[in-house]
Amino acid sequence: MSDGSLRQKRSTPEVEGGYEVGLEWGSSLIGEYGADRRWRSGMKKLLLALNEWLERNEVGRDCMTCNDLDVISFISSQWLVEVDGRCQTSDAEGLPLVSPTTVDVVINCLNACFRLLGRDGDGDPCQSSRVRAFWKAYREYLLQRGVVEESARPLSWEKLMKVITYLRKKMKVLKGYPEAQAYRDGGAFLYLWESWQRCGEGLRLQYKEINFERGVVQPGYTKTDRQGGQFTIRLRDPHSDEETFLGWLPKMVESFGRLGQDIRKGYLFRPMRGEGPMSGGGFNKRIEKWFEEAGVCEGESGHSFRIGGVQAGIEDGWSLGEMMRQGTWSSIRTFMRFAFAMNAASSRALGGVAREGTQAIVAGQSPVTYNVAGQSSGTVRTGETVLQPGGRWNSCCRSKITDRPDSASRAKLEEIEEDRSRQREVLSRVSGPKGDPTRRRLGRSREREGGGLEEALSRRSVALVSRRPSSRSPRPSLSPSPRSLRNVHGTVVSFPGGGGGGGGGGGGEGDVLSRKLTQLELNCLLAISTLESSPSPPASDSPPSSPAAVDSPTSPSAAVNSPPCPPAAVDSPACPPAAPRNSIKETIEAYIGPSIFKGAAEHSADTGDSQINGSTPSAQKVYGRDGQRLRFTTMKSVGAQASAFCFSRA
DNA sequence: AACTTGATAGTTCTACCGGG
DNA sequence: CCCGGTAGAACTATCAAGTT
Repeated sequence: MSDGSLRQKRSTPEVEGGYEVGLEWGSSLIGEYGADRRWRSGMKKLLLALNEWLERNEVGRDCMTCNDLDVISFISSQWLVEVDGRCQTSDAEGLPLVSPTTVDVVINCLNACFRLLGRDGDGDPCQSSRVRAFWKAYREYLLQRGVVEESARPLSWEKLMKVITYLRKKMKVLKGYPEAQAYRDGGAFLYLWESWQRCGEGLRLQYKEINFERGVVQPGYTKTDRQGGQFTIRLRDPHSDEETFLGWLPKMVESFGRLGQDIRKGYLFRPMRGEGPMSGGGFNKRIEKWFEEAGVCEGESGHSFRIGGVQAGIEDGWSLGEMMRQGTWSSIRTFMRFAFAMNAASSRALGGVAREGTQAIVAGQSPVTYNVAGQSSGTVRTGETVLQPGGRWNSCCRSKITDRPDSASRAKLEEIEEDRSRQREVLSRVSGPKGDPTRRRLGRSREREGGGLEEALSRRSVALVSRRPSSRSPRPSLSPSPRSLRNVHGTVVSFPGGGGGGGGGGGGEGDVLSRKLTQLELNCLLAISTLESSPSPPASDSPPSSPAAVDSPTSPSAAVNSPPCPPAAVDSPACPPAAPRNSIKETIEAYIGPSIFKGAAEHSADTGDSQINGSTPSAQKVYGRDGQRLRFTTMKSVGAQASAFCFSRA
């Protein structure tokens, strides 16, 4: 805090010099910190690929003059084909497809390229409604081909207890590092289950963040609270008869202490080598190891704990505010989407039925409109939960591309899968899970995905019904189930039914958020009570799909049979006048320098790598706020030069 | 005001690789 | 062979702007 009387001149002025210096510094700043810092090798390669494609097809335009139809044609006939072999998504027949998200990313990437080239606003072909329409059409096209969104597999308390019991048994014979690892893994399992934290955030837990007296954790950083301190995560009472994280922790500290490591300093869940927190990838492997050894592995991942925890919370009648606080959600909309399947894609997959109506049909209940604290309103089913925490776009029978049979029919595939599934089941029962982890993983994904769209939809609804019968109303948070004792940590936050005001949360939480959440709870309860008083629709046991959706994966619709590429694109009359070929490359080279293009072309040819956002060999390693290593793909010089180019053009 | 769409920073998951 | 790190692909969450 300065007293203001002695304002010294700073020793490091940002800019000192003439116009050129100012321009250079400004452009380098944009290159490094600006929104366009994504100008990286991927973008560069994409732009070059577009330019090269335009040239090869003798379109008569380049990336400075091309139009939206050129872009659509390029994506359809060049880019989609090129990335096809690497994509992880496949359709109902097992054929590889590029996910809608990836197409979205490439359009946005081209968009950024055009901006950097000075083609802002109307001059940017990617801003065209035709390009946006193309993306939407592509998404629909994939849905028609049986590509649906895949969610992470939710974990159940029972399964977690099987693993923890197994770990307890195992630790009696383990010594040294393996013992500490087992304690660490079990501790992480219990913590993630109780805290509902995102995997990456939960694994960064530090001992000092735990308030043992109050039985809470105050994370210093979450995705939705970058400053920290806004959320208070409750942990279960260690005096409970059941396994709890706080009950587990002392032994975990002891086991690391025997190895000479004090985990009360730094990260609790740390790899055996290195100082940082355990990585998500590493943790997933630990999950696979222990869950398989315990004989309960069904493809769980780090995200499964969060989903399973929330599911249990919903079942146990947690209030909306409690759940949002615990899961560190700051947006009601996002939480609703997560917890109540407010997912546009899933409703579209049902075949054009209006979203709200569709969701109601799936749940077998009438839709209810919620209105929360002045925020956007939406339509949600209550009394039923379908967890849909986003997920990957995938077919119902995704498989490794190299393993895909070329002409096997869908029925045959399903038959084979069924056999394999049976074999796996028998094998894991008799001899325990052995064999190649990749194959096992593949097997699990196949098990997960099963048949077609219809099956996926029915699976979703079956799972939902099995968790909570549609007739069952949500448990009021004032009367938690006995089971809730292991999920609701400490006191259930109750709030006065009609009294408004007060209620809620810990005193340490932000006032604004607290008020917001209390208001949310009130409004949500109101909505729920409205639903409970309204009669259930007769369609409660109707199948969760429309005829269109059932037939879509194999139906010979136009979308399925015709590639999403407008053949007339290249010669469209809407095209602007042709520019002299190669001029753009020369122009760019004049500003940015030929070396960039040279490098990009070589790299592209060598590796065939076309990633847009990924890091490059030039990626720099820097350390983030809590010492964790972040990956910054700055491409500093390129960004600066590109910006300089834009500035120069202006 | 309610709702939709676009942009983008950040996260998760998987394949692959190298060290012990 | 196990463990953990890295890179890349895909996905999530959020905000702001635009549309109804």
